[in-house]
Amino acid sequence: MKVRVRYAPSPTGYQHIGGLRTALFNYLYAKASGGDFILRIEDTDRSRYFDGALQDIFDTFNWLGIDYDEGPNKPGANEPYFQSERLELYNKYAHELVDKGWAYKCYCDSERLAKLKEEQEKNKQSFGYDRHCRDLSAEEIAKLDAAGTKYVIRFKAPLEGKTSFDDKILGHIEVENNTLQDFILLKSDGFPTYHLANIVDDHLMGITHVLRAQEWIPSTPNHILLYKAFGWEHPEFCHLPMVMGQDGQKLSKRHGATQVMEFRKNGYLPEAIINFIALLGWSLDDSTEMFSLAELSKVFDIARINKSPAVFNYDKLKWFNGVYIRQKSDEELLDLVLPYFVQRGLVGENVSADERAYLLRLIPLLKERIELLSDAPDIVEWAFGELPPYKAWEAIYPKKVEPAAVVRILNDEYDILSNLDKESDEDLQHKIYELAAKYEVKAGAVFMPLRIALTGTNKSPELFPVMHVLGLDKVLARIKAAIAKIESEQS
RNA sequence: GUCACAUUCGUCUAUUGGUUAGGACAUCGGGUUUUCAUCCCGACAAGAGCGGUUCGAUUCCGCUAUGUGAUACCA
Repeated sequence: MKVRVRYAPSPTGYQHIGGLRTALFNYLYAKASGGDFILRIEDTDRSRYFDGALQDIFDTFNWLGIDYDEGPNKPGANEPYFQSERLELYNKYAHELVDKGWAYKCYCDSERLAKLKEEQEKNKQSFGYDRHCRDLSAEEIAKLDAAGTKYVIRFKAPLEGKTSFDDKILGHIEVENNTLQDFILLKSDGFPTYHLANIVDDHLMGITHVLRAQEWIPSTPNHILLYKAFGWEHPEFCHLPMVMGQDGQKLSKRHGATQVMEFRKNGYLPEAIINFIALLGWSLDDSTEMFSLAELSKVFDIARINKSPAVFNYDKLKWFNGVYIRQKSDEELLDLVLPYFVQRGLVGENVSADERAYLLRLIPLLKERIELLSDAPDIVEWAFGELPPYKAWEAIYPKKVEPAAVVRILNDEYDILSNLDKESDEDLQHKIYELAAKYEVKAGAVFMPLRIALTGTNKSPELFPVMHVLGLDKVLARIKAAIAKIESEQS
């Protein structure tokens, strides 16, 4: 049978890491098994819905390159893919269950329910609906309906026996039916709850495997019972391990960025996110760890998903990001990094051909030095405009060398550079090395002052490429400025 | 409280009865005769505890502990 899986987000918030992991695993399983991946929007909670959330789902998928076979904006046999457009369906099925005796109308209002819960808490009883309306007589029901009393439809959970299922990841899971609730299927506003809508749609859409987070385990017996009540076969269940923060708590905002598009803004590459998330609870073997989405789509296997929760480790994500950045061509990386230069005000919105060519020359200098795309401007800030204020002498290394000697060295370097005659970088480098011998200092003592003069910092890309980018005029001017600076700092 | 699930280096994981328990990130040290970074090499570091089963348990079973999740007219 052809595999059919789905990701069914509810547009009540921005896509976060946990949701993405679920989406990814579903997508990968579909692709690896030659099946279909369906996107279904579970917008049954009207109070929490907002438009931005829906757009964010699409943006997230687009950015990461996750595509669906059926879903919004993609005509398919199972339209529509918004649950808010399938309301009559759920209504019909809910009442069908009432007629068959698997469910009942409950007329309890929220006031009574609140009071009930309060009492249960006070008496340290286990919580839950007390099944007040479960055995109402036909007359009572007729009376309440005639009065137009609002009601919800609740499932009639069996009072005894056990319900079990075999999870593809966790194995056999079993619960006593007397621990189950008479959960709500249809809310008083006519909208279905997750439990009803999810089961109806999964069945109607021919879903064969449900991959979802482990937080759903407790409601799975309810779902099994629902399938039974409808006389439908239930899909396979695969409960994915949870994603936690560094402290072992469920990943949330206080752990840092958790919204997917936030990662994009912060300079992460989709390749890194995909690769990292794929390895949260899944592995191919004991050594392979670099995977593209396409590769994952071939080798992904449910059997290799593990059971225990995984901590989201920003350090490793960053490492992946750096690796993928270094795999980019200069042109590609320039396009990726450009927005951050614009944001910093280093270039304008409309980049001229000359500006672009200039930026392109900077890429090799920063490529090996950045972990996040957003780090780029910091590395090559010296290449734009005037140098920011810096303390020349304090930054000079090694400190043992006298200021007067540093000035002499810089003057010599100025002379060497102003008398250039088509020397190669190697020749030039050799000449500067000779200064170290001349003044009996270490190589660092001749290179570091130059580095600071040109970039204003003691941590910079390689010196010679920096000089090429800057051009001779600027190089000479900056050396002169540094000499003046040291002299004034010393006096 | 009740119910469920989980438990290998700090973190992600491999090992599905017999291994010096392997790899990666992070950390630390070294190298690449100028910084930072890249790259390379090396070091550190793990089977929650207690009982079984077995010739032999990280691996199977039980208990305990700890952690997490669920317990909504949210998903």
